[in-house]
Formats: sequence, C-alpha cells, structure tokens
Amino acid sequence: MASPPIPIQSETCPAHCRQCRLRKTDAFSPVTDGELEFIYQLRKGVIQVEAGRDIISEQKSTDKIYTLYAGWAFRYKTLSDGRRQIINFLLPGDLVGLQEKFADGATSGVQAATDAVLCAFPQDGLWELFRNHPSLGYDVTWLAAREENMLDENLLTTGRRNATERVAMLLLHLFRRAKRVSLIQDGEIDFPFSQQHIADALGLSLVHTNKTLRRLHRMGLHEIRDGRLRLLNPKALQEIADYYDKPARQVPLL
Amino acid sequence: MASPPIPIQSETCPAHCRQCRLRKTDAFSPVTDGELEFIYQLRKGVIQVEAGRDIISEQKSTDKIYTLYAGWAFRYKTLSDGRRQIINFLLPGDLVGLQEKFADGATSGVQAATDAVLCAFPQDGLWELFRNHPSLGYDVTWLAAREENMLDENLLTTGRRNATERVAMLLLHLFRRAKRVSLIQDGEIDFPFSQQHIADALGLSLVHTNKTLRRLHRMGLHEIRDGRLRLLNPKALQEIADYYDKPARQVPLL
DNA sequence: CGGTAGATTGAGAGTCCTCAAGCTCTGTGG
DNA sequence: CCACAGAGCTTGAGGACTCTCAATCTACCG
Repeated sequence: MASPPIPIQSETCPAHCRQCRLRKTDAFSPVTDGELEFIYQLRKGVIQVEAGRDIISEQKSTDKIYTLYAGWAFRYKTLSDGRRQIINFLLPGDLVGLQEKFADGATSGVQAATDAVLCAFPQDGLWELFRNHPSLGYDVTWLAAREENMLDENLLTTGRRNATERVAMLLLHLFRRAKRVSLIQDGEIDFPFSQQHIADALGLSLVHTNKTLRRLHRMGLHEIRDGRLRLLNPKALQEIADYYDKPARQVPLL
Repeated sequence: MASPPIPIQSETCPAHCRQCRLRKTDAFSPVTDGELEFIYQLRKGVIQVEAGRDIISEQKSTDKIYTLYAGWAFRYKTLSDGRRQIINFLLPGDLVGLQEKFADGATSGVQAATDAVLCAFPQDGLWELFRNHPSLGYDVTWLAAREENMLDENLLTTGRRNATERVAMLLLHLFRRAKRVSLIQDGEIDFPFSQQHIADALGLSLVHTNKTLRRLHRMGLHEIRDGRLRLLNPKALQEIADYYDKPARQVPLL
C-alpha cells in the first residue's frame, strides 16, 4: 500500500532556514543565529512525500530524522494480521523519526496524510547537535517529552474513554494542535483524514466510528465538510471528552 | 487514596553513586568518572516511598526528577469520574518525572507499587546537565525516546489487541523488563500488582481481567503466586500477543 | 472472630464489532 | 455525455466481546 518516499527537489521550503515560514509564526521559540546556522548546516535536504505514502517504513530502519515542514502525517504500528493503530498525528514543526533512532528494535511507521514536505537531518548528526549546541539538545528532549505527553493522553483515550468521548477528544485535540500552528482559517482547520484514520487512531471499528461521528454531528457539535473541520460547540465537546485545553505555549523547532 | 511522598533517610541507596548497585549490573551503559561525579553532585537526596503512595501527584507539579533505584512504580492518569489508566510501569533505572518537567499543562501521577527508593535531582539542574555533559543530555533523550517506544506498544495494545492478547502482552513485557534489570530469580520475577493494576494498564474491567488471566492460567501459560510471576509457555504467549522480544540492550542510567 | 482487600464466579446488559448493502462523489473511458 | 469503477460514507441487523452488578471465597490482620 505505502511505498518509500520520493525525494523531490522542493520549492516549498526556502533555501535557507532563515526564511523558514514556520519560524515566522509565533508558535515556535526563537533560536540564536548561531543555532539557526547550525541547523541549516545539519539539514541534508528536503523531501516531498505524496499523500498516502510512507515517510518512514514500519519495517526498514532509517538513517534520517525529519522535521515536518508542511502537511499532515501520522505515526502508526500494525499487528501481523493487519490491525493498525495510529499512535499520533504529526503537524508542521513536529520531529519525525526520533523514536526510530533510539528504537530498541521496536518500530513504527510514519505516513503522509497529505502531500508533505520535510527537512531531513542525518541521524548521526544528532550527537554533534547535542555536543555543539546543548540548548538544541535540550530542545530535542523537550519535543520528545511533549510527544510523550500526547501519547499519555492518547492512552487514556483508547484505554478508558468510550466511543463518544474518544471522538470528541480527537476532534478537540487535532483542532487545538492545528490552531496552534496557524492551520486555521475562518474557524475551520484542514482535516484530511478519512473515518478509517479516525477509527485507527481511536481503536474503534470504522462502522462504529461513523455512527459516533454522525451522532456528534446531529447533536450540532461539529461539522466536517470538504476536508475541513469546524467545531460548533467546543464547550460541549470538552465536557464530553473530559478534556480541557491548556494555553498553548511556544515549542522548539529543529 | 495516595498521599505525598515521605522523604526518609534511606540506607538502601549507597552514599556515593560509585557504589550504586544498579551500575554494577550489565544492564546499564557505563559512564565516565567525571559524569558519575557530576551525577552524584546533582543528586539532591534519596527518598523512600511506601507502596501505594504517590511519588508524583497527578495534581500538583514537582520541582524534582527521580531515578527509580529500587522497587516498582507506575505512571497513570485519571478522568474526573475516577476511571484510571496506567500509562506505563517503572522499574529500577527508569527516569521519573521527565514528562512533568516539560508538561504542557498535562499531568500524570506516579505511584509506588511497592516500597520504593528514588534518587532525587532538581528539575532545574537538567539544563546544567545538558550544558556541562552533553553525553548525559543525550542519554536523557535516549531514555525519553525509549519510554515513548513503550508507550507506542501500549497504545497498540489498548487500541487493537483483544483482552487475551492484552494480558499476554503485559505478562511478556513486564517479565522481559524485570529480567533485563536482574529482577529474576529461579525463572520468576516479582509481580507486586493486583488485578486492578493490570486492568487499569490494559483498559479492561477488573472482572474481565480476572477471567482472562484465569483462562491463560488454565491453559498453562503462566503462573502468578505469592506476588511472583512465572511464564510457563513464553512462546505461546508471544504468539497470542503477536509480540516478539528483541534482544535487550544496555540503557543509560542517570 | 469480625473486618478488609483482593480474587473468583455467575448472570444479564450494553457497547462495540462484523457482515452486508446501498449511497455519494469523483475520475476515466467509450 | 453517460456508463462504470473505486473510494469513502452511511445505515441496518445480528452477534461477540466486554462491562456492570452481585455474591462468594480466601488470606491476612488487629
């Protein structure tokens, strides 16, 4: 189904990280010129991946780490009979492939949900980064811990929330994250996921996901149309999910 | 239910990290004398926590990071109506509280499952660590990524494995981890968990957990007695869980 | 010897799953 | 311009897995 990424000369990512579109938003913590230059030197290319293709294969190991520059992606694992669990969704600014680097043999795949653009860094440059720029190393840990926090929440969701609560949770969570990186327009965010994606992220079947989604929609809580999501009653969703937003902070960007 | 930790002058942890019992095993990667001295200087005490008490509260924030020195613990989150999800189990050598440091407001509690001994480090010493000893910073990231890998697997478990597979998975996983840090004797490991713990870790009800556990036991796959676990047929468990051990590696120890 | 925590078992209910079919929309080819 | 195929969404029905309720049993403790 999913094939290896196709490296393409991309025009969507500027030549130098100084012009990086992401850094111009206030979503990411500023870095010094020296750090930025180091990041730029460390970067070993930009790749573009079509929607539905694997950025990192669940089977093979990579020698690269990526920062997602544009698009949506998700990390997943599958059982040998094909059951798939989406571990987490990835948005611009997220680090991709850090787990793989330290994987104790365990593996997860990363797939592009939309056409995506990523900045590639050599895995073995990571040590250099820690040594030369401890603050960037600190940032990497920051990002790892932050992702872990999201996984904590996902575990609580799949383990202890029922179907309705799970769906409410997912809508809130993705909306909030997209908003943080300015992927919001007219109160809507891009929502390029199929119901199968949602089901796989929540540990539900496709059919039950559909029925739950319908119910929330009939209740006037949300609307998904033309690949865009709008929350019509975030408050009610929060109460259903028992999940309340914390103010968004700036996060590091590699 | 769970109260704050009681700092006690402990005799179980030697005066200097040089004598650390854990470091004498081959489970952890060696560090230089300088690093060890730094770790020792950074350490701000040893605390002892009774079984069932919180090491880190789910509500309040800490200013400490710990390394679990002896005993079992677990990290958990709860919904406001009391439903609890155990995120991960913690064994000697595991870092405790790193998530909290970087928590974007999100919180999880850590509770001692047995009487436990922990080495405490000030949270704000972390930056110092990254700056003065990048290799230790690298290690911290290593540990964070490794825990994330475990969470990935847990998510796959709660999301996509059925009750039987989940229980098989948990038994294998805990057994393997305990074995790695030499908590094994005569082919058995300490298993201080109630069925409620198992249920909360797997996202199952207590009753169903019991029935599933019984079934596996009747099939002759495992035995839990007097707080100890023995795997009678690891191969069968592996096939049920669709989970196959990777060779254990040395991991960093802070 | 009562009291409590944890384990065990049965029974009935409910959530969620699988199977199956129909629908909408889009892109392709005749 | 329409037929057709494919992907994704929707809905109904029956069944399976898991949950809740409730009671019993054991071990341990003061």
